[in-house]
Order: sequence, then structure tokens, then C-alpha cells
Amino acid sequence: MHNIKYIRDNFDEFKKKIQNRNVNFDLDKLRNLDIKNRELIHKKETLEKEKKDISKKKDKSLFEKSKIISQQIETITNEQKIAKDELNDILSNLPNVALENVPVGIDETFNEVVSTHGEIKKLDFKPKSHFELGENLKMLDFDLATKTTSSRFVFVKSELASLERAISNYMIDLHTKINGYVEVSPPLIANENTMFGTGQLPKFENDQFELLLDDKLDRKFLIPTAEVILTNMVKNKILNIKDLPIRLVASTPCFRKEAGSYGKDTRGMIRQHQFYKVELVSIVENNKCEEELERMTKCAMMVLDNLELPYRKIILSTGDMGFSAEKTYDIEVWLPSENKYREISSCSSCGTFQSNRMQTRYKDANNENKHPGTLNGSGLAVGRTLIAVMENYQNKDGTINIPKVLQPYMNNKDKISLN
RNA sequence: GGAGAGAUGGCCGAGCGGUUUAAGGCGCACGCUUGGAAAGCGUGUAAAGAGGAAACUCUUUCAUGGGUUCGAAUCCCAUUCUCUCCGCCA
Repeated sequence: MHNIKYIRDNFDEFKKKIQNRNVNFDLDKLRNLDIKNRELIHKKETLEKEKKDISKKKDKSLFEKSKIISQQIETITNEQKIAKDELNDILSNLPNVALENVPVGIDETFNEVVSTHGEIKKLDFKPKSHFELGENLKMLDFDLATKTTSSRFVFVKSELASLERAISNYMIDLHTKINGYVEVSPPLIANENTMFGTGQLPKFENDQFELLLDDKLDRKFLIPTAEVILTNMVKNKILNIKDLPIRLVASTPCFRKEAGSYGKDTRGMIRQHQFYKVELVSIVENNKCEEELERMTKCAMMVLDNLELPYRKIILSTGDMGFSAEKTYDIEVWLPSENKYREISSCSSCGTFQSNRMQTRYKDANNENKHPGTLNGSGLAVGRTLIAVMENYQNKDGTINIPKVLQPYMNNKDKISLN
């Protein structure tokens, strides 16, 4: 969420930046509501002062007047509340604005490749897709998941299940032991305010799995990413600057409705309603966001370097970034069966956008309260890493070699084959 | 699930309808003291919003939302959360 004071003071510049995000908002309406809101606040405060003075004097002859003032305050308060709600409604739905060095464009075609890494192996046979490989090995079962649950779920079995767990454990170990993140095992359910804090609500309600509970007042949602619950660990807090940066990592299941992606990636486990992801979150001083974004992206790329998987780093354009982001790098891994790169990680700086929503602050050197920067990134998506390992490490006979760094996590086995 | 108690500044904790402008303590910051430290003494220590160039002024906030009253941290109602005991249970 943006600070209304900032919008007020930098109106034209802000308007242009919002337009770059490829959304259409009536910002003049916002400005008028802000003016109206402040006028009403001023009126209200004048009356409140008057009423307070009467109360202090304890003069019975003024009590009737105080009653009348109370009624006036009530009227103005209601009016002000309407203006404030309308104002907040617009603000809550307004996306973050991009940093200056983000390419401007309306969609993903304006994204730019920053760098490419690793060697794409030349295979002397036609590479199979991960779902062909998995089904032949009898270790991926999509039909069974459809039977027990629905489409876009999968059973991972036997050594592929171990491999998935190995990937997750390897990534957690790397980020805790080498990259300085603290491991967290968080709740997988978030309440409405938490979902608001990171920007999933109110705008993206349709993408979320909501739990049907008896208690209708406090809504609960399955987390679509650990970013939600990890970032909100600092909500409503004033942090000590000495505690920054805070770096957190968690491996959790993620739940997404994938509404609006009908017919997209319907085969295989590229796009599922449930998947594991190792998530990185950083809370930093507000002037260190870009520096931290580079660091975080490196931490994610380190996983692919060590797994010896070919990938490239992309910077997203203003039109393709997520709602809360001010700058985003996607990391895309090479998938031989599709003969193209596919997203395996997304690292974003959200600047102070989320900390404004969460009301997180820290005391800076001058003892002033500042909103910290928040960042999140996949380090990496576990399901998609499994896919990438299967496809890139496949042999002609349908067996899959196990990457060196994962072998210690797999009882030192070096190959997965049909039992 | 049953019964009871509670929620007050960063923390502990007083308060029971009108000098609460939230006592007192701890912690923290600065100063005095000291060869240096500790102790001691002194001073200062919440947030959000509005106005203002600034100094500063004003308003709100005692879990949250309503209500009673000229006036609510204090009384009433609802909700949320915490603790104790019992039951159930991984």
C-alpha cells in the first residue's frame, strides 16, 4: 500500500508510474477523497476539542450544548468514515510502482534476459517429458490424484518422493548453512489481515483457497506461498534496527486455485493446486532493497549452479510484475522436453509496499519510525526443480541420474530406475 | 467441549465514573560522578492522524467493535485472544 502523503506530494509522477503498471485507476478521485477526508477530520477535531473542554469544566449549564456537539460529531464521523473507506478501498487495490531501472512495458514480451548460465546438454535421443518419465517409472500418478481429489494434483511415489524431499532438504541446508537464512516451520493457514498484509487480498481473493469454518467473522486461507506467513511475522511491530536484516527460509506446501489458467499446462506437474516451495524472505532497511534483491537472487541461482542445471535470469517489465513488487527477477530453468526455459523462481523486492500494509516499522539512526523493505523469492520451487532434474538428468532408457549434491540425501544412490 | 480468571506504553504493574495530562518499577538513551567500570544521582523515553516552513499545537488510541453518560481504562453487551482446572486427543 502506498503512503497517501507521498501520493499527495508527488501526484503527477505517481500517476505516471501507476500507468506504467498497465492498470487504470481514477487517481483524481483519490486526490479529491483525500482532500475531503482531511477537511472532515479537521472539523471533527475542532468539535472534539470543544466537547472535551466542556467536560473538563463540569459546568452543568453547558451539558445540553455538549449533547448537541456529540450529535454533530457523530454526523461528521460517519461522513468521514465513508470518505476514508472509499479512499482505503482505492489504496488497497493500487499496485506497487516499479523502480526506475525496470523495463517499461505492458506484458511479458517486454521482459529482458539479464544473463544465461550453464550448458544445455546435447542429447542423442528425443527427451521425454517429466510426466512420461514419471509415469513409466510408476512414480508419478496423476490419475490416482484425480480419483482421490481432483485435477491439478499428483501422487509422487517411491524414489521420486525421496528425491523431492532431498531437493527440499538440500535447499534448506544451503540457505541456512551458507546463505545465512533462519529456518522456520510456519502455520500453513493465514487469516484475512495476514493475506491483506502481503497483498493477496482484497484483489486476488479468487486465487486463494478459503477454509469453510463455523466462524464467519475471521476468514482463514491456505497460504499460496510461505511469503505470506513469513513476511507477516513482523506485522504490527516496531523492529530494532540492530535486528535487521532478518532473513528467513521455509519449505512449505503452497495452495493455489489457478483460476483463469484453464487449459494452461494441463499435463504434468508444472501447474498444480498444491506444491512444495522453499521460500526466502528478507526484511531490510528501506534503502537496502536493491542490494538485498541481488543477494537473494544469487542465493536462488546458487541452487541451480550446484544442481548443474542450465538457466537464465530475467527482469520482469512493469506490466508483468506482481501486485506488491517494485522489481522482480525471474529465474527460468531449461526443460529439454519443451525445448525452452520455464520459471522456477521469482525474486521480488516489494520496497515498503507490504510493510505499509502490515504496519511494520523500525527505528532508524535518528530514532524516527520508518517502514522497512520486504523481499521474497523462491529458493526454489521444489516441484519444478524435481521436473527440471528429471528432464535434464534423464537417460535414453528412461532412468534418471541423481545430481551429485543430492546423492548424500538419497543414501548415496546415483540413479533412479524402474524397480 | 465444560468451569473459572484475565487482556493497560518495549516489559512488569497500579487504576474501580471527573487533577489519568495513565502512578510506580524494569529496560533503554543522554548527562553527572569515576583512573576505568559498576553502583548511585539527574534528565528524557508510545503510536497513528490533522495543521504548520519550523518550533510546536490539536485529535485519537488502555485487546476489538457497539452501548450507557455532560464525561469511560473504569459501567453494560458482543467478539477475539491468553491463562488455570477438567474432559478428549496426535
